[in-house]
Amino acid sequence: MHETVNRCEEILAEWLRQAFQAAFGEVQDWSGIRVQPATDARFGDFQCNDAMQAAKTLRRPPRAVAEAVLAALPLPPMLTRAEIAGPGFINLTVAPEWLAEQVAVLSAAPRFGIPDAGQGRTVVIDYSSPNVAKPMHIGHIRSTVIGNALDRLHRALGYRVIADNHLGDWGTQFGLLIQGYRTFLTEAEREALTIEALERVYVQSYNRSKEDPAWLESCKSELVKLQQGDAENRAIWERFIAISRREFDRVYGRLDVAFDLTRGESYYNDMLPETIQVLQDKGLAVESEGALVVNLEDEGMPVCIVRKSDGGFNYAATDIATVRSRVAEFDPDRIIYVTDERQQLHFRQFFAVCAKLGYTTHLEHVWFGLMRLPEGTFSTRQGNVIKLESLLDEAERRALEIIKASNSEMPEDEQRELAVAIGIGAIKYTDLSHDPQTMIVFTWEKALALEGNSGPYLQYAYARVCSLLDKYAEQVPDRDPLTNALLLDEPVEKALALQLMRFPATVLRAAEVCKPSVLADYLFSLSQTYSSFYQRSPVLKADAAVRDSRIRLCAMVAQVLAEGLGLLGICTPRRI
RNA sequence: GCCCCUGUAGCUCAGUUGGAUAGAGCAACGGAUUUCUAAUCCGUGGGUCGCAGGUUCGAGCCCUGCCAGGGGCGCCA
Repeated sequence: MHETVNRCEEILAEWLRQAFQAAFGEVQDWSGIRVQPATDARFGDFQCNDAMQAAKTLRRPPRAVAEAVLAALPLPPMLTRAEIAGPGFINLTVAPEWLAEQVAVLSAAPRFGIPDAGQGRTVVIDYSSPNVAKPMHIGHIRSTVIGNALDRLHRALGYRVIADNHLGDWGTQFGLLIQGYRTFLTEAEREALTIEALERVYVQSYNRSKEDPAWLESCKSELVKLQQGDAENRAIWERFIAISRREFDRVYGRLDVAFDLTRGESYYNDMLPETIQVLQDKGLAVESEGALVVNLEDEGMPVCIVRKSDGGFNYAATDIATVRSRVAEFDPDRIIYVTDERQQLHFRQFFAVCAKLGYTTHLEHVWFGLMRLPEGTFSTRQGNVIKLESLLDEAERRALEIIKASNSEMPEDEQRELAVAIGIGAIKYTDLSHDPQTMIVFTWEKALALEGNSGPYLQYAYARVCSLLDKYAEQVPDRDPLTNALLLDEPVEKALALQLMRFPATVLRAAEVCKPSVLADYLFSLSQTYSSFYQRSPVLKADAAVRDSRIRLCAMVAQVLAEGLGLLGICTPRRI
């Protein structure tokens, strides 16, 4: 166990294990005894529920077990109280001085005690993955923002992360696009090619293909030419990709998202025949209705088609080839895919195929609920898609409006910079604060919330801490608040310290379960406690000893908020 | 028909893997500003945790059945 994770709980549990041992040592070993934060501050700071569990095997009343345990050893100095409540809860109240020591350990540790859980092991995170020749819309925000947070979380935990943007740059749509590009665009439009033009071309070409079989045939033949390496089609295709990537990069820049690799599906194209060959050699892939399939009856799933009856490869083939390639090149411990919920079956199927191939890499599909509009799903045809960039624009615009109103003396360029930090932060936070697996109904109002449980609430809390720290630095120059003595006399102060203690375990858990929302919830709760503390406990106006102690607490809150929001990819301006 | 997910306050959601009187935000109402940033804080009202059984000291959480919504189910990704 890392010494910074659940530090208090571990120390207290160790003491309780000894107490159980002293009371009932002969019966069984007590290494499973656990301590957790109290569910309610009225009960104390920590609690242990295991006496009730033990009562079963000991065949004694739960309260009697708890009493015997507490009677077995004297109360250690770290505790001010240990008492039994209800059916047999053991409630523990810790000494403020002891708690202060413990939180000081985290504060002094790098990144406030985030453990080195990865120890250099590799994890590939496959996220965002937009399709070439289509603008990114609000449906892409979840994969991008959630994936990026998982990226940052794993890096902080000591993993070697390879963030890979698996672009949709290969597939049947390119026949439609190439033929449409030649037919529906003027020369001028082809010169100054935009992604909007490409999207229009695609819709036009797609619609025509449904009514005009000859058109469909010509598109198919362009696709075949592309796949056979025809120079002209290849050049057009590369142009589509270049234009799309320029577009994507602009969005990623605004979102502060960076990838280690951007390998489209096409990257794996040459590996497909060999991949299929391996499946056949191992006797996993068999002919069925002209296609090549892997039977997954034992796994309770329908067959996985790896080669179409026309001889072409599909996405399952690409995905399997991608795993082979990644395993060979990076030897990852874990590969995480972040996509929407509709692909669950596909991932379960191809994970099963990988297992049959003998891959031990832990494959994980992090799926998220589809984003939809209150009036229903959005679609290109209905023309109700919201472009990702318009969402970002609107977020920044609304943030700027509020800044201008409440912070009119701030220089214009600083206002704009702040509007970006707050606007983008608000969008990221609304997404990250929800469990990925919930369906989100998109409304401007919710996505851009600026009060309550929102990104700006956290940023505001941080800015207020910073303001205090700056003023303290003027009052007491040349003193690092983190070296001050920590008192924790007030209940709020103790609550704040207890909450700070939970940061490392929260980060670890958020990464383990691939839910950034775990961290977001924690940070909101911490900010709430801090805001409450801020309101009722004057810092700079207090007596010197109290002032110094409180500012140290503030400094630690600042450490955690900056660190935690950073892990979510949310900016922390020092001034708002 | 089969598989996966969801169902908690008027709305949007948490609920630390089975613990104590189920919590936040928004909305509503009532307060706090000679104040370290009011994008804040304090308080009030608001609940048959979809329904019915079961498991046990104890269930929002686990098991079974049903109801409702979403998604998926052989050559799209």
